[in-house]
Formats: sequence, C-alpha cells, structure tokens
Amino acid sequence: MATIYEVSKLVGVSVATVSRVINGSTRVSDKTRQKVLSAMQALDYKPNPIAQSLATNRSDCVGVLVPEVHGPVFGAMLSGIEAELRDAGKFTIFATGHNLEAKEREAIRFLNTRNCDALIMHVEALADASIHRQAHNGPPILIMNRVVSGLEDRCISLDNEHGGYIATNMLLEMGHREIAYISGPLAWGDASDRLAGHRRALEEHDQKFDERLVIESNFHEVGGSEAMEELLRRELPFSAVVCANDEMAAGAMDTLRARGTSIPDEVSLVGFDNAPLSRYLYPKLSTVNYPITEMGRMAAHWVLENVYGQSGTAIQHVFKPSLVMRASAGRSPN
Amino acid sequence: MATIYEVSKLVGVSVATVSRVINGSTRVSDKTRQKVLSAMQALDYKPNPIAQSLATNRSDCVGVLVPEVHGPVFGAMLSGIEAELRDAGKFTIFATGHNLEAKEREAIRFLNTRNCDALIMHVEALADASIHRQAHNGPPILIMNRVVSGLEDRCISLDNEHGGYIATNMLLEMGHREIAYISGPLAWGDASDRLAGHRRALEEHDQKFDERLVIESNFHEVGGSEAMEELLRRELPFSAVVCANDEMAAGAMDTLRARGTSIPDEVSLVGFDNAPLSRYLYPKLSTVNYPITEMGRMAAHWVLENVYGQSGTAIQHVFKPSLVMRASAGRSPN
DNA sequence: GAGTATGATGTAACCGCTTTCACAGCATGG
DNA sequence: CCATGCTGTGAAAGCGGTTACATCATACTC
Repeated sequence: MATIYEVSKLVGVSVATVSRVINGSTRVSDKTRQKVLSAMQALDYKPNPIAQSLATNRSDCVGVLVPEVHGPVFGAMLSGIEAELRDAGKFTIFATGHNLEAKEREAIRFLNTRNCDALIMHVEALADASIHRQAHNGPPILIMNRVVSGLEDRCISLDNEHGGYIATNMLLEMGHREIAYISGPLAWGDASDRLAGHRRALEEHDQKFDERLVIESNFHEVGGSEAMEELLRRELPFSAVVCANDEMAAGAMDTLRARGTSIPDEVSLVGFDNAPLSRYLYPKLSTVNYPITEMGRMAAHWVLENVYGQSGTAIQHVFKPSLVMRASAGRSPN
Repeated sequence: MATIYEVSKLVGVSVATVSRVINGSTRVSDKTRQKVLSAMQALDYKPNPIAQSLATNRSDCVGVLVPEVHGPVFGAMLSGIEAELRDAGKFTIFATGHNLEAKEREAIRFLNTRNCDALIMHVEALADASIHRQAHNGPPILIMNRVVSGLEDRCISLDNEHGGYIATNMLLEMGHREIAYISGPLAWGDASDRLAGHRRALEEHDQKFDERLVIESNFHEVGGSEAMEELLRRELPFSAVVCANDEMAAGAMDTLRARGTSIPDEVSLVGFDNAPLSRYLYPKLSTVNYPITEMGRMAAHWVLENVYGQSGTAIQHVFKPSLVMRASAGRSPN
C-alpha cells in the first residue's frame, strides 16, 4: 500500500498538505489539491485508518452489544444499525452479552479495548449503577430498549405500556371481557410495562383486573405453553389471551391446539413484537409491532450526531408500537 | 489512559522491556517482569490496540460479509463466528452485501479499508473471478456456502446434494412415488445441487424423474406459494413435495391449506434449512438441518489457525446435512 | 510604499507501541 | 586470563498519519 509519504514525494509537497487534502480541514489551493488528488489516484492510495485512528484518537468504530446476534429482535436491530453506520462510513463491531451480567460486563470491557468511539448497547442484566459508571468513564453510550433514569437522553426505547394497552384495548373493543395475560419476567421493565398497559385498558373499560388470569412466564415458547397449561388448569373462563411476546404466543397456540380449542373462534390470541414467526403461525398471529429496525437506525443516528458531529434528523427517544391485525384474534364468541 | 511510557517510568526500565512483558516474546528476567506487571496493574494500564495495530500491521479484526445480518441462516452463522472469535480476543466487523454484486464489491472495499486480518464472506452475486482476485490481493479470505474452484481449501460449505438426496430418499422410503420439487433459482449452486440430490434419490429407487413436477422459484415464501399454485394447476398426481428451503415450504403449506388439503395425510411436505420458522409452522415442518452455526464456528477456526497461527482442530470443509423429522411428512396414502 | 492581515504550505512533534540492533555483564571453556 | 556465547536490557527507528506552529508570498489598507 502506498503511504502518504509516497504521495507527497510524487507531487512535491509536504505530507501535511496531502493530509489536508484528505481531510478537507484547512484550505488548500485548487491547483495543489488537484495534483494531490491525481497522485493519490495514480498510486491507488488509501489512508491507513489505523494510523489515522492513532493520530486522531478516533477509531471510526461503533461497538454494539446485544444479548444475541440472531433472533428476530436483535437481528433486525443490528440490521438497522449497520445500514445506517455503514452509509456514514463507520464500522460496526459487535459482541454478545447473553443477558448475563458477567458476560455483559466482559463484553463492554472487550469493546472498550478496541477504542470504540461509541457503544450502543442492549443489556438486561447490568444494573443501572454499572451503566452510569460506564456512561461517565468510557466512550459515549446509547442504551436500547431500556430507560435508565438520569440517562433518558441516551436511551431509545419502546413505549411498552402503550403496546400492552392497544393489544388489550383492541380485544375489549371486539367484545372480549375475560382476557387472560401471559407475561414475561416481571422483574424486567418491558414485561411489567406491557402488563401495566393491559391493566390500564381494562380499567378504562371498567373491567376489573383479575390476578388469576395473569401468568408470569419467561418469554420463551415453552414458557408460553406451560403458562397456557397453567391457565387452563385454573378453569377460569376467558375468551382471549394477550401474550407479552410472539414466542410465548406460539407456545400458547400449540397448547390450545392440542386441546382442540379453535383460534380465534373460541379463544383469541394476541402476541407482541411482530417477529417473523408471527406470520408463520397458523392461524397467523395478531400482534403488536415493535419497530426495532427503525429503532436501530435511530440509535445509529444518535451516534452520528452526538459523536461524529453530523447533523441530521431529530432523535426520537420513545417509539410507539402499533397493532398488526391478523387471523388469530376475532370478535368475542359471547 | 496510562501509556507504556508511564509504566516504564514508574518501573525504571525502558519501554522496550515493558513491551516485551506485554507480548511475552523475548525473555525478560523474572524480577523485572514482576515489577512491570505490578506497575501495569497499579496504573490500570491497557495496551492501546490501535497503536499495536499500527506497529505490527495486524488489526485483530476479522471482517464478515453476509447478505443480511438478520434472517435465520445468517444470524446463526454470525453467531457462531462471533462466539469463536471473541473467545480468541478477535473483533468481528460486519457488512452486508444484499446479494447484489455492486453492494458486495463495495462491502469488500469497505472492509478492506479497515485492514482486517481476514475476511469471511458469504457472497452470491460476486463472480468467481472477483473472488480469486480478492484472494490474491487482499487479506486471506474464507468463503462460506459456496465452492470456488481453485480455492476449495478456503471454502466451507454444505453438501447440498446430499441434503436433497436424504429428503427425497426419506419420502421414497415412506412409500411416496410421485414427489414434486419446488426449487430455488437454479443458477445458484446450492439450489441446483439440492435438486441433483433429489434426482439421484429418485434414480436409486428406480423412479423416473418427471420435469413437470419441478418448479423453479425464488427461495421466498411467496415464491413457494406461487410454485405450489402452479403445481396444482398442472394437475399431475403427487403425494409429497420437497421444497428447497423452509420459507418456500411455508408458502406452499399456506397454499395447500387454502385448498383444504390435509398435511401430511394427503400431501407430505419437506423443507430445507431447519430454520426456526420450521418449528412454528403447523404442522411442524420436517426438514433438512443446515448446521450453519457450526459452520460459522468452523470458519472462525480456520481464520484462527491460518491467520493467527493458533493450532486447533482439523478444518472440516464440507458439512453433511441431516434429516429432522417432524409432523409435515408421513407415509404415502397409497 | 511601509505595515499588516490573509492564505497556502512546510517543519517537526506527536499518537502509543514494536522491534532491530547494539551493548553490558556474566558464565563458560580452553 | 582471554576469547566466546548467552541473557537481559536500552536506544532509537519505524508504523502512517494529524496538527500546532512557523514561514513566506501575496493582497489589502492608508
């Protein structure tokens, strides 16, 4: 690879001038610029990003920490982040935290050693205090899908409460009265917010909230099955079930089908996330759309603006979910 | 951040000695090493990877080029790659090529500018010649899911022919005789190999191959639906359908269901990939497992061995798919 | 026409680390 | 006692850029 020295020698200027042409920082006379540019072309010169990083203390790398790289939600999120950063010529480095505190901590350390200019992270296990510490010591961070108090302007999240609300509200408006709810782990903010939305919808329709119709589960398919079994065991009447994510809805659907229950004729089912799988289920799942790709793009935007000084669109910190109607939810049979 | 100078000053040795301690390259007396180590600890010193890269001409970054970061196959592949590289302390940078030649080319250029130590790439659109060129000029490359002649030792791929074979073979052994086949774009190697396996299975069972039972489609859900419609329009008898991937199988299943055809009682259906969606379909899809995560790990292994000189397990270049029996395939009704 | 502001360019230090080469010190062998 | 080889360490030259500061020519002001 040609270096900046060879370019400068070929043109007969100093390396400083070549550097100025590369960066467009200071003014260079048009004549010189042209000569430098054509020399760069002739030598097929590309600035060495490593050397640039060392000199500028910027790496042009953004670290992304997610629980997993695959799966509907994180894959889509990464996708949005990558597309946006790539357009801006920034590199995306990622690491996984597996929702385990030790792993998340270690992943942050790992990304820190790479001198990332910023970190975008979706962490579940890490305590707020650790996030605050990281925010004050390390590079700028942006937190996805979680609101950390005191760092609200560095969070991009979904209005989960609203999502829970619109799911249940829709069922109520279709005439359902006894609506069961299969929740994720209530220790997690998103799960409890969704449930809160469910409660609010019930209250607004003067339906009393029955704790026995709520099962706390684990956001996984098997958890959804088990929760549905437990629900059936309780022998309470219900004509609709809201599941706090699509995977649990898939499990619940399996269990209902095994019992010969017809969906949506006997029981309506609603999921949450609008993951790809929701379209593959039979019947196709009505669900709440989680605009995660867009949120990923927005996170990248934030970084571009706040770290790389690009001006752009306003940052939206909270996204509103919306309803996706498919076949699994219908009018109440009563 | 503390630098190597501060460490050397604190200990009273030269930076060269500190560097030797860091890299363990040359012998350093035990006494000095200990002093250096504790000074490093005291100052919370971490070597600056950028400076190391500049000096050593290694970046500890591996570039990964995939069509998309989400989706069942690539997500799983990235997952395997990341896990393995991360364990070895290497960074994964990724870029997407969207199966478009221009994008793939540009993505390679992009990754090249980052001085990646190696590239792992899954490219569809790029011609063999371009890959050869890249292999000879840029950093070492490893090609996923494709066999480029002359570069076989740098390819990791699936034995697609075998996959097609076992799918059809299983159906034949269950008594099916008229077996339709919904293929991916035959211009792509994986699609044509799978079909070839299908043909071989038929031949081995003395069934003649009927071209009219083969529909070429596009690997997408809608394509699967359309292909199934076309198949039904031809009014040829068949009791089983092999689909060249799970998505098309999902589409085909939808179409059959819309016609009231019972699966597997009237028609057996087999997919390919063992993507997550295959478990969510109803009935659950019998399919051919594509061990893509493992293949990703293997790719990372190759890089660790051939680029970073770590010794390890033998590299497996061709992976064998295996059958996953679920509910969508059963004995022939005849 | 002297004084000064301005713009283009060069000089050289610096970013933080690796590595070659030289050298001092010491043990070894004859 | 001297030649030899080995070990541990330091000095210094890179790696390939950026940038503060100096310099110089030119244009402008009065």
